[in-house]
Amino acid sequence: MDIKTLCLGILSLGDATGYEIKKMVAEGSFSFFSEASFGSIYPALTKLTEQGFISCRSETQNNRPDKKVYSLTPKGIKELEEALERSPKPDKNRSEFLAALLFAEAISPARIQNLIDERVEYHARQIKMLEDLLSEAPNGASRFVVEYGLKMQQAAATFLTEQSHTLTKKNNESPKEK
Amino acid sequence: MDIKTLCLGILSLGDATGYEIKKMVAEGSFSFFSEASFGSIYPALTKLTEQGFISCRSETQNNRPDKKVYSLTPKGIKELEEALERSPKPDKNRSEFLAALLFAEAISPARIQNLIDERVEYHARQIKMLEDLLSEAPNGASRFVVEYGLKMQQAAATFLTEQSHTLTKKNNESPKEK
DNA sequence: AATTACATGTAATCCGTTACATGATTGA
DNA sequence: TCAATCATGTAACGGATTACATGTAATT
Repeated sequence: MDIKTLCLGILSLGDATGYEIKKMVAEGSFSFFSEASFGSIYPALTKLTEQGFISCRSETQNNRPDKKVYSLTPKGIKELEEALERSPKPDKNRSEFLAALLFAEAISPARIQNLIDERVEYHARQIKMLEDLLSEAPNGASRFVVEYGLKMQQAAATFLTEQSHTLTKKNNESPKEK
Repeated sequence: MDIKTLCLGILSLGDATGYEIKKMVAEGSFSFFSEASFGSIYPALTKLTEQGFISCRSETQNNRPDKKVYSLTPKGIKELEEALERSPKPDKNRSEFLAALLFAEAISPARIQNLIDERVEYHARQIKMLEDLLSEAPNGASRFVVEYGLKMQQAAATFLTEQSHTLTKKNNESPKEK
């Protein structure tokens, strides 16, 4: 899914400005599986407007740039529906943390434990954020997705907490060199 | 973690060619949290060689391009250790599937169920692949990472199987318009 | 007969981030 | 007073993919 479809989808949840879209992607229910910067969102909105998929109304503000509120057009709704008919591409999960663990033999056990502890805390923060989102957005789809995210974060935290010892204990019990 | 560090890490697990590194990243224990193409791997190996972090010996083959086997140098080992001291950047998880679910109101219930069914099958394939990896690579770090991946895939599949009905049932029980 | 696996490498291209440009308001 | 929030937009830059280029051998 390219950034344009993402914008269409977000606008299907309600009218929004570029700034608000950025916020949703950076902090909201989207934050754990997508990302986008102003440098990609604003041009995308411009192009979508040119293509007639969204419309734009300006709201004048005192001492601020005009707020540009975008809405899906019927053409845009159709475009979104067509995009959602196509099979989603497989996930892209990039994790420096997991990569680092794989190279554990090049790291001291203390550093490994440190890495895992930081990671467990990171999951705790994510869980807190998702729980907050859950209480705010209690309707169907977003609730489902947030609960999905919660399960994932909890599963990761549980695994790391329960299994970290298998990595930090000296794994010299496999005398396999030749 | 940039691609160069990834190569250093992979070479810390044993000597390899560019072709083999690509295979590990595309099919092996790395496949569910990293990705890289020939177009990025080969230039990275060239640069790492120039920088003295890895060395290269050519193995002549009959009717094939010379196989270039790379090995970490002491300097490269140090470089890798330093890189692993730095905190890993937060994960990047991109999921078109989850994005599509969030826009569920623009999709028919049948299509949603179809999407979820395909996804559950996808997880089943991933689980099978990881289980195969588990039996092949029974040593410390990679075992840990593969088991981590298994837990994640299983948690996702379980959630989707158990909870899909909350998405596909008509969610008209929230009469919230205005 | 055709596709996949083996094996390396470069160039064009895409996509997106980061940094820049501008500037008021609010909270710490 | 300094940072963060609100608000939009462009240009430079970076990183990686895709396609191209080449060719054999094994498998289906």
